[in-house]
Amino acid sequence: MSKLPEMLTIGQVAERSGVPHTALRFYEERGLIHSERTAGNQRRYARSVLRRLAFIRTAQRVGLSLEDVHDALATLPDNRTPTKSDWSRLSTNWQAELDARIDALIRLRDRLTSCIGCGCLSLRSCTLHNFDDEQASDGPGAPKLKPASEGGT
Amino acid sequence: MSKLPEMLTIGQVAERSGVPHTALRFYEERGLIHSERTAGNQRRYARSVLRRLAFIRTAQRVGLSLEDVHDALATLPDNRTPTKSDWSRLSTNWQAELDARIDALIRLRDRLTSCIGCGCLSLRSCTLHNFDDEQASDGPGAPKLKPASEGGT
DNA sequence: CAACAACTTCGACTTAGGTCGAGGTCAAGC
DNA sequence: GCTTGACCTCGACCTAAGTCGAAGTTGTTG
Repeated sequence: MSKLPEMLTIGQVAERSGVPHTALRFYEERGLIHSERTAGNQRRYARSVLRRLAFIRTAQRVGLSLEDVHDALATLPDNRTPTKSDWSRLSTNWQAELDARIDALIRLRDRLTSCIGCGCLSLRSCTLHNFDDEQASDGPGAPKLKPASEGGT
Repeated sequence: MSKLPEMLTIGQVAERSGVPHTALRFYEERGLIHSERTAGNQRRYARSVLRRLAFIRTAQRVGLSLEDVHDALATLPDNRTPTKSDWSRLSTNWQAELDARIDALIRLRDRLTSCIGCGCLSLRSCTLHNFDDEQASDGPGAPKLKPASEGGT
C-alpha cells in the first residue's frame, strides 16, 4: 500500500490549479469536488480534480454560478473521469449558455451604439432605456428596469 | 413656490424608474444619486435622477459594479447629470467594456468548440485547459482569478 | 382633527463566493 | 524524538447589492 503518486495534497492542488486552499475546501463543502482522506484525516486528491477545477473556473468565467456548475457536474457519473460523451454533453450545454450570453451582450452593444448615434439625451424614447422587453435581469441584484412610464428630464 | 412641481417623492421615483425605494436609499448612501430634503426631512428628487437611474441600471446590465458607476459619474464635472457629450464619452467606455466581454466569451466558446471537435479527453494539452496565458498573468499562486462579474476598469 | 398612507432611520438579514484566525493534529527531516 | 510546516475543523468575518422590519414622523385628505 504505498502512497499512490497520483494523490495530491491540498497544497499541491492549490498550487497547480491556482485555486486557494480555502476555496478548495469551500468547493468540497459545496459538493463540487471530492477528496479521499488519509488515516490522519488529511485530504488527498486524485489528479482528475485539476480538470474539474479548470472546469469550475471556466464556468465561473462564463458567468455561471457554482450552483450551475454543481448541477452540471452532478450529471456526471460519480467517481469517474468524464468520458468523451459526458464531456461533450456538458460542453454542449455550456455552449448554448455562451451563445445566449454573447447574443445578449451584442444586442446591448448595438443599442448602446444607436444611442450614441442618436444622442438621445433624454433617454425617454431611447431603445436602451426601454429594453426590458428583451433582457432578463443579468445584473447582480438588478431587478429589471421597467420603462419609466414617460417622464424623463 | 418653494415646492417645485419637478420635485419627486421617493415613491414616485421608485415607481417611475422601477427601482425599489430601498435601492434608492441605498444608491444615495453610496453617493450615486442625490436628493433634497423637505422641512420634514423627506427626500425630494429632481427629475434628472430618473436619467441617472437609467444610467446606473444600464451600467449594471453591462456588468459594471456600482462602484464603477460611481467612479464614472464622479468624472462628471461637479457631479451633474450627464450632458450629451458626457453621455457619449461614458457610453463609449461601456462599449469598450462590452466589446471586451463579447470578445472573451467568443474566444471561450470557440475553445469549447474545438475541444468537442478534438475529443481531447485528457485536456492536458487542450486549449481550454490551458488558458492561463490570458488570465493568470496576475502572479504565482493566483488567488486573483475573479469569479464572474468582474468589474471593468 | 383624525386616519392613514407614505415617509424616516437603523440594524439585522440575505445570497454568492469566498477569506481569516484560533486551536489542534499530522508528516517529514535531522 | 523533536521541530517545523502543512494540514484539520469551525465559526466569524468579508464584499456586493440590496431587502426587511420595527418604531417613529410627515403629509394628505375626508
